Amino acid sequence: MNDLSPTATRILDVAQDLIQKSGYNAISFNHIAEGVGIKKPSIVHHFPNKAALGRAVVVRYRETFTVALDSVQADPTKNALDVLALYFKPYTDIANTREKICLCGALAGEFMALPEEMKEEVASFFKQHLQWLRSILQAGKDDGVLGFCGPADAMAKLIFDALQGGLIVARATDEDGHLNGVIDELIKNIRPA
Amino acid sequence: MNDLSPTATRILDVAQDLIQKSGYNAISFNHIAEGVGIKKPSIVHHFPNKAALGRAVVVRYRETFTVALDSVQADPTKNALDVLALYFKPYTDIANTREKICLCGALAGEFMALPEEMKEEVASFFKQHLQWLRSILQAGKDDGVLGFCGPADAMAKLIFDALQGGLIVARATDEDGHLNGVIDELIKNIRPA
DNA sequence: GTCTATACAAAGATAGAC
DNA sequence: GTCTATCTTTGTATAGAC
Repeated sequence: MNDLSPTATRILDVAQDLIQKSGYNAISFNHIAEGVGIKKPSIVHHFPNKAALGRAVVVRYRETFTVALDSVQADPTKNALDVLALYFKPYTDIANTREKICLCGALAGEFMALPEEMKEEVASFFKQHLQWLRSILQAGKDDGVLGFCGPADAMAKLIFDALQGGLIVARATDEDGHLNGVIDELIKNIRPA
Repeated sequence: MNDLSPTATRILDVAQDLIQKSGYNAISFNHIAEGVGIKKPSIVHHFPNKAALGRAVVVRYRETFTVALDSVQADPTKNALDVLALYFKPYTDIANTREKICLCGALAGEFMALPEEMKEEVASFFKQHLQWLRSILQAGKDDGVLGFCGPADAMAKLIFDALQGGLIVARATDEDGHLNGVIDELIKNIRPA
């Protein structure tokens, strides 16, 4: 899945950066080309149209997380709280940029104006993360490391939605430490009583 | 603040509906004009440009909530849990449309691509709701109706971000009852132990 | 207050030279 | 693989008639 030319990779890099900042509909081939340092038609040589490029960005983003989630989950030396701390890290990294949010959070904000092939990828990203969180939470509850109330599924939704919403609200309000406050509060609510 | 002509009001109605579905950058005067049943240049007669129209939509949205929040908070017959239940109602209503999210949630997703005057209004909306929630939560904790852990400010952020994120994730995944599950989980975590 | 007509820029996309 | 040139559509905005 990594059979991408160096230029194609840089196009995806720039496109992802711009989408995380401004969304999909606000950006154009020209903006991306300028960031890469090439001209508009050169992009079409690597990706046939804007929707295909947009989809490729999400596919790569999703795969990066898939690998990371799997490897973290498979580590037997880490308990559920350790695993969750690792999961939160990319979110705080994004929040620290002050200009970006989650790629899929940005796209989901303009969901009804996305090409069909992008909608599917964004939805898959969300479902994948929700399922992964549910699995981690359930395991943590089973062995007593976690002690939240209610089913793991509901807490997974609360955590994931709070992270996505947290990034969006934090960027707009530009309040220092907003997301960290949310994460701390989440951790307080999943610890055993 | 309600000195708007009937046509101007309908323009705001249609524009708000479209933004909640598709965002600000995905829509145009043509889309709005079509929804209202007038021609493109007629919109400019009511709002000088797109940014002014966008700002007017957010200002009106914000004012509607301001009135509602104040009246709910001022009702002495309702305790903090009742007040929060009323606060959640508009969110579940939006989720039930299956196509919309919070107006300001949609705009915040493309925040860096918004005109400056819209950024300010969106930020104010978020800060206003966060402050209101903090106030309600603190009052509920003080008189024992609520029993969450940590400061009211952190729980206010968690609740608000989860609602905003919940709308976004619910629409993209199209899962029935997603937001209700999040709200139930929130309520479980703010009740006294 | 709404319209037709138009100006002007930017968008996505294609053709073909190098 | 990248470019210039071009096509077509759509976007915001303006001018001026009704």
